[in-house]
Amino acid sequence: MEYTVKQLADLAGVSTRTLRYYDQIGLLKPAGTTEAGYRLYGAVEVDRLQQILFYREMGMELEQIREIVNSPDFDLKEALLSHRDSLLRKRNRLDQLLETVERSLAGLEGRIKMSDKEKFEGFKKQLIAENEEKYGQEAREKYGDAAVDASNAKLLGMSEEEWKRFSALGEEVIRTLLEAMEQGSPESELGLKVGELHRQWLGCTWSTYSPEAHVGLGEMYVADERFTAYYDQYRPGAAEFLRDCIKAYTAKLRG
Amino acid sequence: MEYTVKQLADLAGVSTRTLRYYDQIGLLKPAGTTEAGYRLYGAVEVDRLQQILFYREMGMELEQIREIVNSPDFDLKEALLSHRDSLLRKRNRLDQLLETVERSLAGLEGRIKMSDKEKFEGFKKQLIAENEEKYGQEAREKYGDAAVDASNAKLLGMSEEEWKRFSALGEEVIRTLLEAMEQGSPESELGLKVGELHRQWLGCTWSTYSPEAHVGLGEMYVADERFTAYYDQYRPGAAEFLRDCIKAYTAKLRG
DNA sequence: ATAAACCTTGACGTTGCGTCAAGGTCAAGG
DNA sequence: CCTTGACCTTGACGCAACGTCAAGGTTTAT
Repeated sequence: MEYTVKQLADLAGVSTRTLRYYDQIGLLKPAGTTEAGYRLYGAVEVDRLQQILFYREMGMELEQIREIVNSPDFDLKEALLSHRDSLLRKRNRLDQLLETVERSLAGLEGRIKMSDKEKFEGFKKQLIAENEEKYGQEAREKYGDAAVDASNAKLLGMSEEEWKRFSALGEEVIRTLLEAMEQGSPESELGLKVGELHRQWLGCTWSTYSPEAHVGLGEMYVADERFTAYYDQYRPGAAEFLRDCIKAYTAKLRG
Repeated sequence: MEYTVKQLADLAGVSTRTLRYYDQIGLLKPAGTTEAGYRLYGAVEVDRLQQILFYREMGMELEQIREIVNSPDFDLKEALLSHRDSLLRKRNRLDQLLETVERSLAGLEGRIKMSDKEKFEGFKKQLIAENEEKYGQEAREKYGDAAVDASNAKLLGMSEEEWKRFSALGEEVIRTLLEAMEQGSPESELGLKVGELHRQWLGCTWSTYSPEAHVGLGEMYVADERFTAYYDQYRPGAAEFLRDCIKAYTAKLRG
């Protein structure tokens, strides 16, 4: 049961270059060679290659694969856990990149569609659909169908002017929030302004306002990781700070 | 407003090497140089660098970034969309890898739990639960409740010793199967051994054995894609080969 | 004047191979 | 016996985006 490079390569579904490379880096050496220097692989090497490819399929680096297959009592579990961590980190990074892309894409869409009546309408509908998909279930449970529908209706009913105001307010909330975080506490002048701006922003889509609902939303910013992630992307702790601003603001409102 | 490499690098938060590299590949050339050959960057270059870094933050390749920043009327939207696609594909791939890792981790956990009495019991129950979920319905239809329950009971009643024998036999079936596939036909010496091993393995959980039921199970390995996928992961065609081994073995049994 | 800080170009290393290039080996066919 | 074609060898470059010396020139501060 001996194989030449090509035979083993075909058997395992890799290229001969790969096998020569594995030989070169000492990951998989042939059992021996012919007089002419041809590599010859045996059953042991076939098994070892299977193992190697198994770990390679999980995206592991060859260096680590070597450590695993070289020592049979290697702590495989820890290696797998650490590898999973590395994969998770990579995916998180990709998620971040995706969000950045989405946002600039949205900005682009926004600017383009703003100047285009029809597409502008479609955009609003899309936003609502996305909102529904993300938060619809929970929001409806928490605030009731009527409130959610009213919010959607208000969004749909927005004119381009109102839409601009809505977006501008949203951006101003963020800007002021960041400024307030740098300069002081949620109870400061700026902190209260954040709360006020946020209320105005809400006013664009909420049909009725109540301090209680406002505070509840603030709590959700901290409790729900999707919201937290959204605000914290601007600065860690931003969601929490915003919640505190809202608390301070509503406390003042109620005297 | 002129900057040397280091000044611009510090300003933008990149390394001087990066700037020299961008110069080298023609992505960002300095406005001019001093007599001594020092690079000098102006306001235009600062802006351009900002742009470059913006797209770089989304994980774009420099080549594509160049295309974008070089022509102001470049179809940015399409570029972003295509980039988003590429990111999504990468993330999907990561998800796949993660699933593979999770699965082998789960397998590992399984083996570890073997050495722990309590968890060992839990594991058996879990296995039964999984079996029930996957095949329970069909198995009960085909073989009757009594047979299935008996099999489950036998599994639950296994001692650690018996369990080890069960697993070891299972592995041996696979090993022998792969060997047989390499060397010959299901009717060969090895092929028959596969059938025999498989019967022994079945004996661990089946209360009674009949060649007919054995063959029926073999057919199911080919007909049911879940079984097929399980065996074919070791090598394409393994499920079919196993079925043929079983056929050959039972044929011999019956004379 | 001299050291510290900064600049230059050049070149190698990183990961996992793909892809020539130049040349040796082996089995089959004319 | 010679050729052809398939296979084998080692060696080396290329890929992406820089990090990291190395060897040497320039500027600035002391």
